[in-house]
Amino acid sequence: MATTDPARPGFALPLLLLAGFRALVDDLHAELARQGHPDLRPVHGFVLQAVGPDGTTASELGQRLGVSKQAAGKTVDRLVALGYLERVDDPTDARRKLVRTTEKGVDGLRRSAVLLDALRQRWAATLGEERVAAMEDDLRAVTPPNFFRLDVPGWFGG
Amino acid sequence: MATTDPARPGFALPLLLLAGFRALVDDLHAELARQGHPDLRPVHGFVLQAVGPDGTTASELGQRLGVSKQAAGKTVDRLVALGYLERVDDPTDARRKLVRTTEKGVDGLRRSAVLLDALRQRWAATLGEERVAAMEDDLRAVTPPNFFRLDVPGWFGG
DNA sequence: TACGGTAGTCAACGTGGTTGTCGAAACCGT
DNA sequence: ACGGTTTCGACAACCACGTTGACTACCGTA
Repeated sequence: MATTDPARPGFALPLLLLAGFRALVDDLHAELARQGHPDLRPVHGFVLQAVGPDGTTASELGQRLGVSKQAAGKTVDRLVALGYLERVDDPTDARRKLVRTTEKGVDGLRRSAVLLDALRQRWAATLGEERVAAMEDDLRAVTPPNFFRLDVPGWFGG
Repeated sequence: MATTDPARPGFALPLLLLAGFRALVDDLHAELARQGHPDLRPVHGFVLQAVGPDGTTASELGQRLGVSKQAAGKTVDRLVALGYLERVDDPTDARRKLVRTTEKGVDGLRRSAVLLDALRQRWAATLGEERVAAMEDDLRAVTPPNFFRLDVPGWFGG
């Protein structure tokens, strides 16, 4: 997919979608790094978002993200080490260890929301709000809902 | 980014772009697996495409893909083991080892082109050709050209 | 000819994923 | 109340993909 050969129009579309995603996420994380979150990676955003305000367990997190509980557990370990998540014992079940977002994690999520809104506005300023909305509508129409919970193995590594 | 909370519109756009990319690439590789290429991964498509018809070296490949020459070399190793690439000595320079696409690699690329065209047509059947074209135009307008050659560290692993 | 730059490789390591195994705790039917 | 099954978290081994740093072999040139 290195070129967008006009003779092969199929190659262009996935590349452009990936380019769009990366453009947004790269800008987001560059600004996040400036605002005190240099260690936050794209993957971490998905995880923090999936933990949710009430906390969850590593197993449940794995199910939500479509990865094994072990993989989820290791990612939680890293985010705990970085100070974005914390583990607490579940008083009602000695097996479970609740994973909760720390204040730092909430700050990262809050800043991400603000920055992504701003990035969307930047696109709207270039393309027009109705074109961005149309793109979102069209993508919703051709993609399965909750796509990232599908466990398609081998996505990146594994 | 686990939810598309209407109160946070910024979260939706990157998620939808990624969902679109994944929808296309997942379908592509599912069909590629059925057509005799079960070991081909999304990453491999980029590499095969970047090698090009005339072959190249690991260092140059790394530059094109925005990764180190060592990383490029290791990925070439795996694709050689799978039979998609081959290394030949450069007769004009004993340091260089040319990386070339094998017949199997060309077959994978050819099938990918056909399948991606079909996938694009499927989108056009749902959305209308002009909407797909508009999406491509809009994405071209907001993404930097040759985005994947930018070396942004830490994208997935590293 | 001696030297600087380049190509490829090896080693060590980090991140994100997999499967398999295991003990402790909880749940449930008898 | 107890014994079997399930579930959770942890550990180990492994793979894919990326990074730096160091090293050898070779090329081109002053």
